[in-house]
Amino acid sequence: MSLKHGILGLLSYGSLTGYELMKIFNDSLSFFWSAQTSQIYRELDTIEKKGWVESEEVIQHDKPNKKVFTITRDGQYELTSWLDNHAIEKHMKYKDDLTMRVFFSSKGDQSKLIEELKKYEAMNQAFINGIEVVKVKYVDDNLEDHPSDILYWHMAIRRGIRTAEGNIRWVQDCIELLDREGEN
Amino acid sequence: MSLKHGILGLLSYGSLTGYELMKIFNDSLSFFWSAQTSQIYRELDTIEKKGWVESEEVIQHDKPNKKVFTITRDGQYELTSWLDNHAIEKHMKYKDDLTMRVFFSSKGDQSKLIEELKKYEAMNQAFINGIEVVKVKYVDDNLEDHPSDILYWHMAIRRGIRTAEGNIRWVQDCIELLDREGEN
DNA sequence: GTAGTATATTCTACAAGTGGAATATAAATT
DNA sequence: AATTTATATTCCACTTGTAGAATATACTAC
Repeated sequence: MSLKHGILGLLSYGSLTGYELMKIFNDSLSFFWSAQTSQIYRELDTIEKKGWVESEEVIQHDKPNKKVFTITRDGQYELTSWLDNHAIEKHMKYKDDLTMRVFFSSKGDQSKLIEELKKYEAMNQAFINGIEVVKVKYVDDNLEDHPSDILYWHMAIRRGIRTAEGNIRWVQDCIELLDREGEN
Repeated sequence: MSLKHGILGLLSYGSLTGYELMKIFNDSLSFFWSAQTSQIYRELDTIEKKGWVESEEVIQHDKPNKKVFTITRDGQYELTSWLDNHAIEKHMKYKDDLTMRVFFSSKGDQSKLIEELKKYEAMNQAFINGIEVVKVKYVDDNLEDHPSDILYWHMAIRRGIRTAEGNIRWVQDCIELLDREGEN
């Protein structure tokens, strides 16, 4: 149910087209969510039928025409009730196919696993470095315009960093375990 | 594509019924995967059609009859090729609706968020404590029977711990950020 | 005896997401 | 003039997962 509410969240700052929403998700918010173009348009369709958003066609002359979506009062209500009645328990039954892969790795090639783990570590490090760019883009650029949002944007970015740090520490644990195994 | 390969992974240790697979996922492996009963049976059906497993009906007199699934040579090949050609890049585009929720939290109730974050912290701590039970059950009980698996089971459990630690540190970061905000 | 529990499988409806192709307009580049 | 790029939307086939009900057998506990 999250993409719907992500769309509502973005529209709560102002009206947007499907194309703009797609850009924001895939360019800027991809550190916690991304979506296929087709799915964004599909969800817009669904939430318009639910009455959470309204659309208006805008004729353009320099570009193809577009359909601008605006959040309704019902949509605003839905967004806040999603935010406030979000059962945290749901986040505990998590799925992770990297753990799955590792769990069954005795059936696979150990050297390939090690290679992938090291790549994973590097990618998580790159993510931490890269998220500073997001931080600047979202937080520092909007200090005046969005004073009440900055705090939460910081928290979101922080989560990305702590998760990546955890991933890196885990890879280091794995390398250590593998080395200790190699000694025997 | 992970449940299919999780099933193959379990069947690589020995033949099992859908019911037994369901039990293992939801009782023991739930720290990285769980599934509805209906989905396990559906996936078994799918992979049987693919030729990765074979089934045999077993008549029982003390219990209802059952269908025992056995991994085939094709299934074994599929499992190892899944393990060895697992593009780690896929794990970087992750989705996290808790981050989504936090990102848009200026539209919600801050006190409810704080409450949920503290519950989340406690649940992650409980997870870390609880996973020691899993460790004993899987690792220590199987030291002789599965010497080559122990290492990977350790790594899987370690990932759960590092992730949970990251979550806890993140909550602490959030509380700190919220406190600092409250001072102004 | 009957209610509950464990075992065992099947079914249906739905929601959410992937992946990619198709279509279209208009500006910019070569 | 032709191609590429950016903008903008739609469609289709498919996979994965959620949620819960329905069905059935047989042992156990009251």
